[in-house]
Amino acid sequence: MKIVTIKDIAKVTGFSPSTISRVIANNSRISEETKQKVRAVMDELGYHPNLTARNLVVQSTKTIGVIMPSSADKSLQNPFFTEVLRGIGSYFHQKQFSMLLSSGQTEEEKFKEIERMVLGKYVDGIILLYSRLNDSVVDFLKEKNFPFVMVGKPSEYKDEIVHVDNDNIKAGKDITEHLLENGHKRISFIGGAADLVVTIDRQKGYETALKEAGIPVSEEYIIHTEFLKSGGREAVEQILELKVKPDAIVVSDDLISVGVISMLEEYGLKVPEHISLVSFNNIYFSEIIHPALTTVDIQIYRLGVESAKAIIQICTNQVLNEKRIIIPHCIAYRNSVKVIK
Amino acid sequence: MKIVTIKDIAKVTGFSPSTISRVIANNSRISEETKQKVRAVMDELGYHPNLTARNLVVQSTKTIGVIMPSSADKSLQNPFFTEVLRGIGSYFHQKQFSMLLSSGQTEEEKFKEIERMVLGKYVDGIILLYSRLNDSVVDFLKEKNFPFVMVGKPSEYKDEIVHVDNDNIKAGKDITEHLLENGHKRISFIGGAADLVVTIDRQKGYETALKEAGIPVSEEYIIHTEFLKSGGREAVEQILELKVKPDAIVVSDDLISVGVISMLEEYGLKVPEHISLVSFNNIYFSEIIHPALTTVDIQIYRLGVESAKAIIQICTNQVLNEKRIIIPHCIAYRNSVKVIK
DNA sequence: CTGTTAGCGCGTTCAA
DNA sequence: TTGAACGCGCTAACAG
Repeated sequence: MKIVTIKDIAKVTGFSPSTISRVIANNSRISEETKQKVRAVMDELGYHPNLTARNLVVQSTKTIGVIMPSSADKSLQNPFFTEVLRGIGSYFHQKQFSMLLSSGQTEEEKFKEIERMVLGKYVDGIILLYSRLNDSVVDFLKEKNFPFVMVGKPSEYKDEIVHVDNDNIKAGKDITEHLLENGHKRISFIGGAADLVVTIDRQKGYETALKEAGIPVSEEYIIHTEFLKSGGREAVEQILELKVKPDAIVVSDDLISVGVISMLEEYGLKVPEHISLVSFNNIYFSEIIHPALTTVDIQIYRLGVESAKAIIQICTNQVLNEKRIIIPHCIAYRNSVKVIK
Repeated sequence: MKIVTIKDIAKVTGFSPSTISRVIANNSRISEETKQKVRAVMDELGYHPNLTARNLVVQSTKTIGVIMPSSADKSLQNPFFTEVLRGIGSYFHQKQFSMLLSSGQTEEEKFKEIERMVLGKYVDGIILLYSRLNDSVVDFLKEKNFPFVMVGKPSEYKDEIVHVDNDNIKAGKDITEHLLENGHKRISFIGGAADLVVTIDRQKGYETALKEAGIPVSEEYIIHTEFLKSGGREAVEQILELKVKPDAIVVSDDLISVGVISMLEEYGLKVPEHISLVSFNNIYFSEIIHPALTTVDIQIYRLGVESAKAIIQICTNQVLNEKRIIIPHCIAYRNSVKVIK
């Protein structure tokens, strides 16, 4: 299959390559007549611009690297990611941008890969889909002064790094207060990985709500677990060993909730009859499992859209009003909370 | 930030650009001594090869377009996708390949995008993460003779299209037989989108198992639904309206199972006490929900790895022994099946 | 409105 | 073992 280039079109039409190029760009200084002619020949010969060649000369790829947690991380299974990806994709598509997905299994592999993308100028910008404590990737990007935005709150340099986030502290407070308002007094917190900023913030909100309600925050009531089944088990077992058992739990992520609920059931505790439970994210699952989860809807899709919008703005040198873009949350009230009067 | 190119290194070291290029390629005809020198200067100046420039000259990008269902499709929420992506990524990483993710919301957008990737020579190959009936994308790729592999079984041209698949007919048969062996006689089938080849195959297996057991296949017992909640509801309602209610259900996808189980519970039917249920995929969830699902483990991760391996083989002109690559399945026995003696 | 010229940064002949 | 020259396919100055 012969490759059709701009030159071929030039030859056939009798115009110069630059004219052809202008037709492609739909340059206004080209007469409609020539445009017609040129386009006809393009169709005929099946011409299509070579993106790589164009990228080389314009020094831009219109491609953004989208970085997920390293794939060894269990949290990758979280439907959260496909949902942000959907959001990002929808905006990218309309702006004709592409997403290059990271694939590293370990932190180190991921780092190498990002280095390759960035230093090799294979992407114009980066979207980080998570925020961790002491992330070398962030340091690297900052040092290189490379355009990037983060979904979630940076652990450092909050007013230098553009990020799209929920007010997770507020969200944690809101959902805990919902429990309080429904008469719950002994509220436990089960969080995911403790080095995730999002976990920290939600926990902070939980603590704030308790304090404001005059309820002391007890260390025993706060548990950290992984996304693994055994983790869910341990968390539940820890709770069951408490002298005074909680009447409600705030879980930092819907996915963990699923495990926790099923563990509780195994120990004969039903949600919400015996114990109430709320969590965060409002992934598709939280609505279809039994009981349907009362959870904070953080609008994952919008997080994706806005981060896409932000990175494209940065890459196209538009002004960005704010470093911190907050997506509002709301509570999806469902059936995992019992009303204690 | 000044861009460091091969020429800069050439200037500083006193060698010619072509020598530098050879050092990068680690060409054996360059003396170790010069290599050392050149590399030292590269480090010093912070040189990194420009991937776009390289891609242009070698006429290859070492990136593969990975195509998901259009993002309007609810099935995208299925953790299946992140899991294949993990598999693909792990192999790509080790071969230094990149993944370009599709983002189209509608079928048409997706088609346009693929056209752009392919015609614009922005990718060396394509992996299709689904298989539908009458897919124009497949026709396009076939017609252009563009390298691609499919995860799942093609609806047409089975022995022309390279694809990585499970033996879903066998899987459907196996899991149905498991039900049969446990004493179930009235077995219903709930399938996802009816134009997905995978649904069709699993149903075929279900029917085969029934026939071989001498049980007539009843149209009433076969229901198709979407991934939506309402769909799950309708499916369950249809089942409950049956004069003779089934004692077990084969569901074509774990994600649908979740909805079905929760609907059943809403109607007072517990799994497996009142009705047994089995399904397919063995996503992370199926293990942590209650009851833990007895499901066909199709090894999603491996599907990803093998499809990655295949597309890279094709793109690097290696010989591929088989068009059809089958990933073996096995049954993960858990707690959603009751034994009727 | 259109053509000429010059690169973008790199790999690869061919010659030395 | 190294260098000069060319070209990948395209855009963008500068001319006219």
